[in-house]
Amino acid sequence: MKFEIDQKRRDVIAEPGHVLVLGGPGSGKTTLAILKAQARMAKLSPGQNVLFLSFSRAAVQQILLRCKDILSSEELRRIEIKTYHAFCWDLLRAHGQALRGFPLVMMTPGTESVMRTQFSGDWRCERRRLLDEESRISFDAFAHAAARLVEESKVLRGSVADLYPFVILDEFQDTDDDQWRLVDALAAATNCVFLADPDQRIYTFREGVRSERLDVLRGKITLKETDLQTDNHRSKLSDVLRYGDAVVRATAPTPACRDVSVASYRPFENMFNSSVSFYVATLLGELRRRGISEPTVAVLAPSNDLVADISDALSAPRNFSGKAYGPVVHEIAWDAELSAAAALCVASLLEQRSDFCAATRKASLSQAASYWLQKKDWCEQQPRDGAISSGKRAATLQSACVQIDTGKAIRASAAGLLAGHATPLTGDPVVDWAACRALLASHKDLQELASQSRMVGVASAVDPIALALGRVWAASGDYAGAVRIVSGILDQQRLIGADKPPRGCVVMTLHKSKGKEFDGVVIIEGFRGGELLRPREAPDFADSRRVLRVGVTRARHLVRIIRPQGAPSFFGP
DNA sequence: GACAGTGAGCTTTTT
DNA sequence: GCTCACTGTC
Repeated sequence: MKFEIDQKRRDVIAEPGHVLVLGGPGSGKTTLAILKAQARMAKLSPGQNVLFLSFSRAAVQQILLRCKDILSSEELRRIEIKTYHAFCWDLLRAHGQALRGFPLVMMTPGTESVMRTQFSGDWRCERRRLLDEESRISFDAFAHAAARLVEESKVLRGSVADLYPFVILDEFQDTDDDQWRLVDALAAATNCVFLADPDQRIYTFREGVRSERLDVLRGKITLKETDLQTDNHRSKLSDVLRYGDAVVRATAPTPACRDVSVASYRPFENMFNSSVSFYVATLLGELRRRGISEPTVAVLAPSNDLVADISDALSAPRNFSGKAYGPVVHEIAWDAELSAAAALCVASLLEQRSDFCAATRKASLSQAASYWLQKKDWCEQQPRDGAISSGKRAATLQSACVQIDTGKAIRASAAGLLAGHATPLTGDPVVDWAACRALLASHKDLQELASQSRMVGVASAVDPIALALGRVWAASGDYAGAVRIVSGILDQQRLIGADKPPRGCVVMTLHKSKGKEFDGVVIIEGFRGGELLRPREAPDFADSRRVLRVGVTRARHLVRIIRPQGAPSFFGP
């Protein structure tokens, strides 16, 4: 594919030193970085590759698609697109062992959560001890440990630079302190392209992410800076991008945009459900009318609670001014950690059948307990309500384990169901998985496990988990080892698994939509806690506008914003 | 452990 | 308006 590029962009490609490219969505900074990489490839020696680092697997997927548009298959082999975590883990696995004599073992966030809730004392100290004495490293420490390796070893720095003389850093405004240290050390020996959009800084609440990151970069590293977001470019922006820009500027007048529309609903009389269904269904129809046969649509909301409500709204047929709409088939982007924990509980139920002994019954109880412990930790980290009741549920299940040991009857009804219910198994993993989930759904204290595990795909026989379980059944006639198998597959997917490219309708939080792209976007505002913008006088008012802009600019074509009646305008003084 | 009644407070979190 | 924490009762 051939690209029309102006002088400014040609200068970026020709620049021999480090470059910082600023620009919003649609400004073409990713494309420019890939073109620069392409030009640079000619000068690479055999064995040397371009490294492209980003934050999420979804972003990696998006960048890969873009590369496939631009690069030949020969060139595609010379560019490695990875998440920071995957890159750091590669370094740690390859060199951590050489330096400390032991291979490092990764501690998944779920494992760390359970350990943290059961450890009294300073967890930071304990984490350091686990790394130093047991070589166990948590996800959160990957960048820190990798940075230390690279900072301390000149040889390693040299060898990484030799492997990747040219590095592209995506979303640089969101790098945290540890990632910055790693990049800072590498930049001394490599040639870097930093891509950033200060208006997409929406993760400022995360530890180590700083609003002054770009200034730190400018102060430490000599680079040539280019802003693609000039006025010249702005006039060519699409309706959607123009609206997004206006949203960020608090006092902008309401822009006239054909492709962005705002509708309101009455937040009572069940109008929420029918409005959601109506606007999502009609947006899908509108996109098809524009000639997109299989449109992708994101339904975005400011909070996870609203996401759940929206999914419910879409799941049943609804009436809107006398006409029927829905149900709308959709997926939900949900918390991977808790889903994984819930899935392990389902797997333990499969396994329980293979051997009706105390050990497997207790395994089911402790898998469920470990779900609640993880949730407790998650709530405490937020901080959020729910930690106390999660902890109580975990304790109830744990005491049921003791009751099994001591031969006493299990008191709690949920625990009794988990530890001793014969679900008939057929040998078809898809059917059996569903049956075990149905068991969980039948008790109100276990329902959450059933709905969380919905997010782990065992919907068809070709899913990796279903395949692996099917093989076990074929070999032994039961699901022995199911927990270990499912857990192994989930760990793998979390680190290197490709995020599925979006298909159809996906419901998620505005934050999660970052780096993704859809034909149409429906943004839904709730009431009582689900507001899109923080109060005007709140310190994070500007942050909430950036979040809204991220959501709006995910759309290639159309945006609908659905707000409760009486919500304050996005625009004006 | 289960249930009922009361009062507070309502974001986001890439791996 | 709904869920969670807390309290008291059986």
